[in-house]
Amino acid sequence: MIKITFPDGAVREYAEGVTALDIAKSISEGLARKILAASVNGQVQDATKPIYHDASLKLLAWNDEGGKSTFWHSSAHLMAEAVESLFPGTKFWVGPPVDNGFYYDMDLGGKQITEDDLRKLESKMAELAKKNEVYVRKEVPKAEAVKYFQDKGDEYKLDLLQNLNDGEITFYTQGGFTDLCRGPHIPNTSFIKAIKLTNIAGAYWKGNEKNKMLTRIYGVTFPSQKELDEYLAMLEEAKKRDHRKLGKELSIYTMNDDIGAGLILWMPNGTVIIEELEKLAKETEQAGGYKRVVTPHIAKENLYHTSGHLPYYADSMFPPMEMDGEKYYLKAMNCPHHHKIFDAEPKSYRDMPYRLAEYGTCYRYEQSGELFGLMRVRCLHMNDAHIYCTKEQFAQEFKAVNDMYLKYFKIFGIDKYVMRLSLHDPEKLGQKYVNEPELWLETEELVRNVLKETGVPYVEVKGEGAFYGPKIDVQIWSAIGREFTLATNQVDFAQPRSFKLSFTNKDNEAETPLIIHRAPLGTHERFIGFLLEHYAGKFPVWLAPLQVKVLPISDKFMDYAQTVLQSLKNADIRCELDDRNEKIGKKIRDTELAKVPYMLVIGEKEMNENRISIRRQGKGDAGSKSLDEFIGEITAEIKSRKSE
RNA sequence: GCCACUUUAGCUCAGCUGGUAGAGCAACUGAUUUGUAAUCAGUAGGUCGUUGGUUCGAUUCCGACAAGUGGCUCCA
Repeated sequence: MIKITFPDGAVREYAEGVTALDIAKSISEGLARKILAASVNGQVQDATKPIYHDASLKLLAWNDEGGKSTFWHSSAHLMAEAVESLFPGTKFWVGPPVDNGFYYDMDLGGKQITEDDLRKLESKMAELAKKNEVYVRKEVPKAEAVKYFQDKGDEYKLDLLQNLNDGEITFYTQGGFTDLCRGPHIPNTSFIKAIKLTNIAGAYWKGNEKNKMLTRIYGVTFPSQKELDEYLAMLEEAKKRDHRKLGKELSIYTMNDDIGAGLILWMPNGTVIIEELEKLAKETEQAGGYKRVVTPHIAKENLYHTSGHLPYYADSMFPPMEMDGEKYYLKAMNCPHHHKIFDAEPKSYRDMPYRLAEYGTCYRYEQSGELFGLMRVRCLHMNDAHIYCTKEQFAQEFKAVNDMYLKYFKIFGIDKYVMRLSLHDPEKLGQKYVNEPELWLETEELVRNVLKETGVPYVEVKGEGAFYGPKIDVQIWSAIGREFTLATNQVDFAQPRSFKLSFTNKDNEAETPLIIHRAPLGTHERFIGFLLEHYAGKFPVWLAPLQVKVLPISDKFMDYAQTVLQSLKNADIRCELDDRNEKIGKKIRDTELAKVPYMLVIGEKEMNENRISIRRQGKGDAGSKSLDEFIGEITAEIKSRKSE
């Protein structure tokens, strides 16, 4: 007999070789029907795998960590089985579970797969799932495994086998499909009740763009149709929030073939938001001791050799323009320009920290396939600043920048983000990262300490640093789930040297400063894209392109409406009058859809009593007030930059 | 950049297997003068992304290019 310890601390005895599924059955049949996998001594494994020694056990169902991923992993195998039956001869690479489902990469031997094929595959999967096929695990010696895939002519699985040794190799078979797989898997296919294959995509073999492109099919499955329906409804909701859809509906921005891909045309509504954001940034930076500067959009080639950008990032800069035998580049970053301002006059320790800020326009030649609405563009306006400081000042300055982020995030009510400490990858020193191993470690530790002091949770990721130093990135997710860096706070120990920047210290010696690059509000493009989705288009009053719409009941009250409008204008409120010959219901509907925060309804009653009736977007009738009272309140709301 | 798909009126979308296009909303005009999410009627609006080819004939079939979309790669 062996002792099994349950999560609640209870210990029960079972015969050797008992499976998690047996144990579940011994508790109740109903429980057994929900068990997808088991966590044995913290290791996720098949619920059907025998247990021979005392162990702690957690039975994993759909909502447990490890349950869902096992379910989706098994679903990937089920999909592969369906693909093999409909497209014989397909060779499979890997098919892991992901955040929202699973995929499988495959080589279809030149055949193409269409949307229609996905529907056929779904049917086939459903058919196979109903057969109640059991996932059978088998340990296989390496020689046998190699022979199996050699006979099949499957170079992909043979490649996987290269890195595996005897004792590590297992095959899983369900129905007629056998795959090299570490597992674990769900007990059988009947758990999979609802199937949706979502899209077909290309994916480079092993993620290397020099390799062959495989076909990747993404899918998602659920233990019931209801859950699939809910998931699809959620996707529909997310689409409504998509900044590309809202950006068009609310006339925020547009793009045009004659202008170029990734080049945003900000319409009047979008420009209002830009100007409000800049106002906020300027106030905040003024208070933070920054000085503002303005620099040109282009610079000569040599500047970017000095900065070190050209050898590293030439590919992502627009090609140079030649003039009088000199090459000019559109700037992809503002820092070199700022360094030249720092360097224009001698600096002493008394000038430090020296903080330069600019909403700088940058141009980056992003790959065509990378462009994405406002989130990934080729012309961007960065909330940029560079802080030149001494080593002693660094921690305090870096922390002040972090505090500035948090202050901004509070204003916008941003809470769904991840702070990422982005470090270098020692293997890529000299290629992707300046070759200063000790400086990297030293500054990474400085940044880590700042983060710890701030007490903000963060994750560390190797290989995400800038080429000139480590950084803190604020990661956010777009409505459709794509991850982006919203804001960034970076250390630079490379450029101060390459630009030979220095200040005179107390001992009258030349000393090299450290630089902090920071962009708490990221770029206008990405930030407004994010805000559109964050607010679902319903901007707080201070950001709303149109703050108040005046809605007269009929033409009879147009004169009074005009005086109301004029008073609002005099109070610097962004307002318009709906003077169309429409019924009030129609005017309200259109204004609601345009997501204007306040509507002032004006009719006979209001005119006679010299008042206005207020309707708040999304909330309906909000009673009546005197106009002065309303103006006082909305002005305070705007000034407070309240994010409701 | 790579794989795949898409591109029809200002917007959202119809248009089967080739015979030069249609709806709703928006716009404009008229009637209506209206009380908290769509008043009615009429009018106008499209070289069917661009460009080659096949064909008697191309929005429709094929190619190239551009832009967009889903991924991959990339992302200072």
